[in-house]
Amino acid sequence: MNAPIPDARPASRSEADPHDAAAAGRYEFAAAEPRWQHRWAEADCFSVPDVPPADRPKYYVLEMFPYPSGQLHMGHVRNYTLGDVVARFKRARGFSVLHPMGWDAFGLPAENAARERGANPAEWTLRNIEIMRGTLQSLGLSLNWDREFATCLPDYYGHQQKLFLDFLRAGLVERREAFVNWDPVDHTVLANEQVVDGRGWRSGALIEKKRLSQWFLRITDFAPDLLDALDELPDWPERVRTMQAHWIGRSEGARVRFALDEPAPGGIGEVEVYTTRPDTLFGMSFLAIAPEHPLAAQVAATNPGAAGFVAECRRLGTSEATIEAAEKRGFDTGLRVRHPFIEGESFPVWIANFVLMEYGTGAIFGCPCGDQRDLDFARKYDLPVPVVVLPPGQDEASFTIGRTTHEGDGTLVRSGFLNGMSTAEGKRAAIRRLEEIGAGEGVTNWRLRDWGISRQRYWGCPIPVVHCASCGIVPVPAEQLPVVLPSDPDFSRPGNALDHHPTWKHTTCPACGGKAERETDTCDTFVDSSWYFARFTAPRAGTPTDRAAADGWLPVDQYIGGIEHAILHLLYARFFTRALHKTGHVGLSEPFKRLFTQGMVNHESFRDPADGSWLYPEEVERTATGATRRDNGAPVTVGRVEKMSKSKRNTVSPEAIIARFGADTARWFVLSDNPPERDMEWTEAGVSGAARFGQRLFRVVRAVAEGTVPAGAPGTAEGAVGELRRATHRTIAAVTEALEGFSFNVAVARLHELTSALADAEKAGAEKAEETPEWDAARREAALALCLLVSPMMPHLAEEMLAALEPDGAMAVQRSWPVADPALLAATRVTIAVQIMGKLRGTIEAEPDAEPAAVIAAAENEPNVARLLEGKRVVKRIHVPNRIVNLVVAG
RNA sequence: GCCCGCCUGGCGGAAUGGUAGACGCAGCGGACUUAAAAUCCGCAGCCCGAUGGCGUGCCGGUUCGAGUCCGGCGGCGGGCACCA
Repeated sequence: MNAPIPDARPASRSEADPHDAAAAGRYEFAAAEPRWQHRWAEADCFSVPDVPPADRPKYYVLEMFPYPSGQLHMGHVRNYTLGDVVARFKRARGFSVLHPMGWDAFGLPAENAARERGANPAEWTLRNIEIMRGTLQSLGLSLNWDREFATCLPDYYGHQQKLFLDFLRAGLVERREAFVNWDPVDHTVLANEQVVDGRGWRSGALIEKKRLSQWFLRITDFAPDLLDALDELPDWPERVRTMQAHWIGRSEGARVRFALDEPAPGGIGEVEVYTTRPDTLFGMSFLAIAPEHPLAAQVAATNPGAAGFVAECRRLGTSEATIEAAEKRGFDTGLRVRHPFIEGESFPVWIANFVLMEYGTGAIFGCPCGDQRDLDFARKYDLPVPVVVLPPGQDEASFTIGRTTHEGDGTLVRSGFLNGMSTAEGKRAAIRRLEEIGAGEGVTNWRLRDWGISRQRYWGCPIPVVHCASCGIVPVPAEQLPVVLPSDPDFSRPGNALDHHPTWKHTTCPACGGKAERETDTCDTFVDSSWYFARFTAPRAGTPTDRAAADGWLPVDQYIGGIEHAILHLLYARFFTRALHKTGHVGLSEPFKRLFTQGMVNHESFRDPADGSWLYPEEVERTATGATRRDNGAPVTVGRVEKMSKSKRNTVSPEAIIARFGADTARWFVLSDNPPERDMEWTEAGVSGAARFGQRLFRVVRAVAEGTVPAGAPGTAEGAVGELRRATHRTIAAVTEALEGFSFNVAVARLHELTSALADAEKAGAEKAEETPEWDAARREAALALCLLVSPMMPHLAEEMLAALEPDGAMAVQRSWPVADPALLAATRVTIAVQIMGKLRGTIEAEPDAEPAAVIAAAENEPNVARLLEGKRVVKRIHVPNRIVNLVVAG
C-alpha cells in the first residue's frame, strides 16, 4: 500500500504564527480544530452500523490504507484529504457513508528496523501506528475510527489464514517451484529492491537465482474473467484498465514443436515454442531457449561454456526489468532443430538471456523479420535475416531489412504455401498445417502468471500448514487458528527469523500426531491488502467477513490511491474478491466500483555546492536570485522538483505544517494546487496562500454574521441583490459539479470567486447604505452557501463560520448540501464571439437563445467585422447558439 | 528493453471541437500606516506604432473552427510480478 518514505527526520518544532495573538478577530485554528474534532466525536458523526441502514443509500469511500512507517507524509495527506472530501460531500448529499481506516502493517521496513536498530518488529510497528494515528486525527478526517485494525495482529491475519485454508480446499492454492533472488553470503532471499546492480544491498555479494518450493494462488484460473470484466468498470481510469489488460496479456498464437536433429544429452528430443506469429515460420533464423529451460540445464551439464553463460544469466536476478534492459546475449549450444515446414533444413539452438522462462514455453523461434529483438540478436551474432513479410507498398525484389524491422502486418513472401497471404490469413493457414502434420496447434496464451505468495521472512502472516514426514503437507485445522507469530524473533543473523526461531516451528502433525514442522514462509503483504476492504465492513466479526455487512456495504463506491498500484494491488484485490466469492465469503466479484488514482507530491530539492550534500528546506533561505544557507549564507544549488524522499532531504513534515498553519490550510492547499490525478509540487508560497484565503473567507463571512438579522427569505432576483444571488447559486451548481468530477481545484476557484463577490457586495452595501432586508438576506444566503460548500474541504473553518452565522444552528457535518435554484442559474446576457475564417474579429452581446438570424445580422454589423467584410462575399455562416458566429468568406 | 501516462504565461493551472490563459501563486503600480506586517484597489501571454501578428513540447493531418480528434517525433514520469 502507500509506500513509506523512510524518513526518520524529526518533525520541526511547532511554529505558532506570531501574528495570531496580536491581531484580534482572526480565525484561531489552533483552538478551533481540536474543539470541532471533539464535537464531531461527541456527536458520533462518522459511525455507521455494520449493516447499512435501509432509510438512505449507502456509500463506501476508501483510501488505500497506509504502511505505518512512523511518519505521515504529504502523499498521505493528499490521499486522505481527497477521500475525506468525498466522504463529507456524500454524507451531506444524504448517503450513509462508510469511511474506515486501518494499517497495512506487515512488511520489510519493520524487519529492516529490527536488523539496523535492534527493534522488535511488532513493537516498532505498533508504536508507529500510535504516532501516525495521532497525525491523521489532527487532519480532521471524518473516519469511522471504531473500525480500525492492523493487519499484523492475529485478529486480522488469523482470519486471513482461514481464507488460505478455504482457498486451498477450493483448489485455488498450489505448491510449486519458483526462482528467488538469493544472497549467497547472507544466505537470505532478497526482494528486488534489495538487489542493487546485481548485488545484495547489505552483503554486496553477487546474487543468484535460486529455485525454491513455494505457495501460489491460482490467479490464472480467473485470467479470462479478470480481462473481460474490465469492460464492466467504466468508472475506472481508462489507462488503469489498459495497463491491466496488457498485464493479463491474452494472445492468440501457436505452440510449435521442433524436433532436434539428434537427441540432446538427457534424452530431450524436441523443443516446444510459443509464437504469436506462426505466419512468419518460414522466416526462422534460429531457436532460442531461456537460461532456465530444462534443455539449457542439460546442455550446461556437459558443456562448460553453456554452464558459464547460464550462471551469468542467473546473476541478473529475477527482475524482468533488469533482464529485459540487459544487453541481448546468447550462447550457441551446437544443437540443431528441424523445421516443420522446410524439408531438410535445420536451425541452431541458442540459449538467450532475453527469453523468459515464465512466458509461453520458455523458448522461441527467432524470426528477425517479424521481431525487433530477434533482429538485434541476429545482427549481433551474424545470423541470417530472411525477409518473409513485405510491408504494404514495398517491392519484393528491392525490399531489405537494416537495423529496424517491420513488426506490423504485410504480405507473406518466400514462405512456401503461405506466399501471397496476408498476416492474418498466414496465421490461420500455418496453424492449420501444423495441426495436420502434428507439429503444433493453435493456442490462447496469457502473460499473467500465478501469484507466488511465499516470502521467506518473519514479519508476515504465517502460512497455516504443517510439514509432516509421513503425511506430507497438512493444513492446520481451522479450530487451531490463528497460527501466531512468536513475539521474540532474533535478527542477529541473516535469513528468515521465523525459520531460525528455536521452538516455534516444532509442532505435531494434525493428521497423525507425530513430530512435524510448521511452514516458515509467510504471506506476501499484497495478500493482506487484497481483502481489507471487506474486513472493514465487519471488523470484529468472528469469521473473515460477515455476509450481511459485506453484501450491504460492498462494493467500495469510491476507491482512492496512488497510480503506482494500477496493476499489482488492484489486480490482486480483484482476483481475491473472486476467490472470496467462490468460497462464500462475499457475494460479488468486483470490489471497487469507482477508482481514482492520485499523483505524487513533489518538492524542490537543495544541495550544498561545496560538498554536494542535500539540504533540508528549513536549512535554506530563498533569495531573489536563488538560495543560500540559513546558517552561513553560502550559496545553495536549487535542484530539480522531485518526489519527496529521505535521500534527497526534500520532505516536508505534515506535523510541522499542521502545527504552523492548521489542518484546513494543509487540506485546502493539496486540493487547490492542481488536478488531483497529476503530480503536485509542495510550495511554501502555496501553503501561505491557502492560509490567507482561509482568513479572508472567515472575515467576509463574519462581517455578514455581525450584520442585522434578516427579516425574511431572499425573494428578489433583481438588481445587485439578483447579481449576488445568481453568483451564489451558480457557485452551488459549479462546486457540486466539480466535487462530483474530482475537479477540486476548480471547486476552489469557484469558491474564491464567490468569496470575492460577497466581499464586493459587503463594500457596495456599506457605501450605498443598502441595508434592505433583501440585500441582507442575499448576503446571508451567500455566506451560508460558502460555509457549506467549503465544509468538505476545510471542515473546521466551516463549522466556526457557521456557528458565527447561526449560533443556534446545527453543525455543518449534520446539514444537507445546498441546492441551486434553477431559476437563478440562467444568464441574463450572453457574449457571442464573432470569427471570420475561424479568427476572432469581435464580440457582440445578445439575449440568451436569441433568434439565429438576428444574431448573425448583429455579428455582420459589428464595426470591426463589417470593416473586414467589405468587398468580400460571405459564403457560409456558422452559428453556435450563445457561443459563436463564424463567417466563411470567398474572394 | 516492454507496457501506460503527462506536456498550456515567470509558476500551479482553467477551457461540452466554439472568445486560450478562469482562479490562484509570484511580480509590478497605488491606497492605508511614523514604519513594517496584514489588508484593500489596479496592471499583467509574447511581439508590434497599430483595430495587426504570433502563441497550448515539436512536425504533419482532419475540420468553417483544434489545447481538445488522428499520425509521427521529443522530453518527463509510473509500472515491470519479493518496496508498498
